[in-house]
Amino acid sequence: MRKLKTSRQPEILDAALAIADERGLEALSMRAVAERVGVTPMALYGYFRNKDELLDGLVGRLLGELVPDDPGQTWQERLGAIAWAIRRLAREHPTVFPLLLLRTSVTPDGVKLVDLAYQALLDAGVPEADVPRVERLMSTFVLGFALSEVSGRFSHASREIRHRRGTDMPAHQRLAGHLTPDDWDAEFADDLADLMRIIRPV
Amino acid sequence: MRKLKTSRQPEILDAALAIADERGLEALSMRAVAERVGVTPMALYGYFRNKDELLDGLVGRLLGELVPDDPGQTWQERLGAIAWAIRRLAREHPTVFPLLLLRTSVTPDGVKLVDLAYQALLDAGVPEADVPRVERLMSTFVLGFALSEVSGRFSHASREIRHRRGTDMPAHQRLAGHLTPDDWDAEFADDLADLMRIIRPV
DNA sequence: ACCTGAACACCGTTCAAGT
DNA sequence: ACCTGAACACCGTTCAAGT
Repeated sequence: MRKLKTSRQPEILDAALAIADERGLEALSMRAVAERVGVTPMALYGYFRNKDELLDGLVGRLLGELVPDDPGQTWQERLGAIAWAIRRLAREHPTVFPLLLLRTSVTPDGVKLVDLAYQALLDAGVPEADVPRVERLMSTFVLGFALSEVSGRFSHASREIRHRRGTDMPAHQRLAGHLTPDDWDAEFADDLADLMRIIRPV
Repeated sequence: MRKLKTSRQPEILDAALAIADERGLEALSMRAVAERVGVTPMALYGYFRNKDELLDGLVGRLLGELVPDDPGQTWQERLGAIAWAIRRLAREHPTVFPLLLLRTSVTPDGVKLVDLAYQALLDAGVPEADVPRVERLMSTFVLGFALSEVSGRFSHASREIRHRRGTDMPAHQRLAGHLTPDDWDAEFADDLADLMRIIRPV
């Protein structure tokens, strides 16, 4: 297990992120990154053991863009800040964002974020034994929502359904007037409000 | 846009699913599927326009394994049945499961599932205007939870954290005794119970 | 310490052809 | 109607070598 150089790691990750943002995750090849950095593909292997580790590095880079931590705010405001920051990240880097849920990389900034969430839940009065579970509940929803949005799971579905009404979907028919939201900001806010009521019933 | 043959589509999708289950999503290549079906790679292109469409077909196949619909149950039981069925699917096909969140394919069985969820929410007394949003909230959480579980986001994180205690994660330190769950069945059940209280406060 | 070149074993897909 | 063979433009990665 050789030792890795670190000197140009940030530069390489920047190049990788730029490629993914501009041309999609599929275009993110070792060869493309190398070309952008101005180096031979093999030179990258001095900085990352393989492509998987480069992707882990990318996840770390993304999480570094978050981390608000504005103490002096209420616990609701702090939890909300994390949630909206994650969603913003998804919209800024839609093609890389799925890696946050797919790859299991534990980065310092990620841990820091979880710690802030723990603290907010403690301040909210959630019993210590429940805090980690509730944090996972919240983060799972937030990550899932952001992913659904950028992957098109939400919008694509509701668009598609309008075409094939009828047949055997009685509930869809009854809800015909309510199937077209398209204000995801408002929906996300409503969802967060509902979830806050799990944490502490108002 | 040529017309596709359908005759051997199910056979091809079975082969694809078997490969992914046995050797992972990365091993799922057109060439591997072709070999398993006993045919040249190019023969597949008579049944699916490209690999993406084959993956969409796979998503449809997975959703076909679900669809409980046991009327005569309470709305809680019906919603729970869907949630647990999705989670079971994730554990049976861990490497393909992420496609459900990543790919935006709208299949008949998927729509059917959503319709059942809508009906349960209506029966629960959720106002018509809120039903689609609450369904998205629930499905987002359930898919996200199942994905986090099979991708290792949950277990990996909690395992990792035990090593690097100390430093600057005060909340982690305070929660030291509660950071090791590992009974995900129980956690999923607790989460669903909390979410049901969003739908209808008891 | 850092990088290169050539090579290996793979990919998805097109095109023209065969029965 | 269904399938094949050869080819193209890609991949990630190893190995030996060069400064």
